[in-house]
Amino acid sequence: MSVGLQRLREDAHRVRQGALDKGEDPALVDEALALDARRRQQLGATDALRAERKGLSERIGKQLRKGGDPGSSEVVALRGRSSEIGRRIESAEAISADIQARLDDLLLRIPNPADPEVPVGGEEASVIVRTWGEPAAHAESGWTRRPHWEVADSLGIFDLAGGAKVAGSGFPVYRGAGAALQRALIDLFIGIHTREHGMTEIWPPAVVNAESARGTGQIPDKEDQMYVVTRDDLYLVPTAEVPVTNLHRDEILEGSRLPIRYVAYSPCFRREAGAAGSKTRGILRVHQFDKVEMVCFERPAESGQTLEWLTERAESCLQRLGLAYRVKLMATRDMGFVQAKKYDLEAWAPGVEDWLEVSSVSNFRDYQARRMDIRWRPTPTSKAEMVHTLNGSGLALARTVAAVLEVYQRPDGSLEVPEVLRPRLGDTLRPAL
RNA sequence: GGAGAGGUGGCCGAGUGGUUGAAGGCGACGGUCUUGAAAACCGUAGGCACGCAAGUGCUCGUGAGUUCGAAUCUCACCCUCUCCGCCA
Repeated sequence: MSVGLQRLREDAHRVRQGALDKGEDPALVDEALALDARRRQQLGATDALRAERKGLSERIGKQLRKGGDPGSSEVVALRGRSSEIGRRIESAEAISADIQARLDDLLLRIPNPADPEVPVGGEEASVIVRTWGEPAAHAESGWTRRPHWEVADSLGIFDLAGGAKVAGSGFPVYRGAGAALQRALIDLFIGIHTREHGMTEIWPPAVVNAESARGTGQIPDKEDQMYVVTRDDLYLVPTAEVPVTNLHRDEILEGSRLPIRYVAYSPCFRREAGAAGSKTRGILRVHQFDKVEMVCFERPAESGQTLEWLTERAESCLQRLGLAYRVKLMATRDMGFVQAKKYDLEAWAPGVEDWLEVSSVSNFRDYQARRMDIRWRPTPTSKAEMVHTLNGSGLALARTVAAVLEVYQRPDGSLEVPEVLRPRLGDTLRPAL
């Protein structure tokens, strides 16, 4: 991703402040500006040389077409001068390429400035903007809610040991009603988004090539978080965002096509290198999980309100399941390098007594689009400009399942199936014998 | 995986070394005509970079190379199509 050179020139102050707010180095902005000035100067010099050579070549062409002798002293002289300029062009180009490479590298290290209404600060500065539903109590009269892995155990719907055997730790296996629950949730969410929210369903590949991984910024920023198929130079997708957003890479979209709103299911693969810790129990942090992702391409003027809309679409999934949740507006240092504004949705899990992040909804403004060169044309004759991209989970399954199990468990070890899922799963899941 | 064909502007499609950034058609946009629309006719028009501008450069799948000069020649890679093999 990168902030645009144009914005850098016109609004350097805010980009600098944006870097500062995100805890990044604001000096990079000035370095980039200086390098950009050199680049432009160098470009002018190179272009002049090329123009000169072009003129000479044209003169040679004219001579020869007139029937001139290729060996005549005039032609030979012209050739000599042209060759000489050619050598100067080569060295000028080498300098340009070097400057360009350094500038590109710098640009990648300047973060997307946060929107003005985003609180400045770290985790402590993030604010809960609303909560929905009543967080279920851990202990009620006569019984205490168990963590989801224990609920799953008594229901016989996870086979974590089986997953560890066939793939490795962190690759869960769902069996019986557990498998059916996965399938039901995926279908429920996609149905909500397509039928009620008018999104177009995409069923993407589970691997992407290096260009796509670069497009959404997995390379080079998060390369060690991805599983790589080195033999074929492919990457297992960490989220459907990667293949779906890249669908329009290097395209100019007609204004009449916007907004484009996709919903896509995909398995998600993450190495989670170095993430072992307290919140990794059960299926809270795994190497493979399932997620329904929403991806939008918007007119810049509308992306602000689309972020709110997308967040509400994700919320509707939680509401449908009857899960209590809260919406957190992430502060500048809590939201990441590339987002302009981001909400996290956290569902209450009474067994582990914690809020679980089940969705993350972000507005990238034009930051991602610039990297992928996705533009739009407001009218058929106007100049193309960058689109705004947004995405949000709606929802990530593993943690949603954990919340469902902990909220809907009964003292007798059975599970009350949430009402929306009853047509697919029946009323109750009973403990395995 | 093997053999063959091919990748040119929004689309189709000419173009095999020298004003070709690229004929022609369709589509698009502006206009004439019309009550309105269609048709017809006239006109405009790719993208990117640098520049106040005039303009200059780059761009014919991608990257290297040959040449004074490459859409046109050479090499590698990618993709598409057809046939064969294999296969859920």
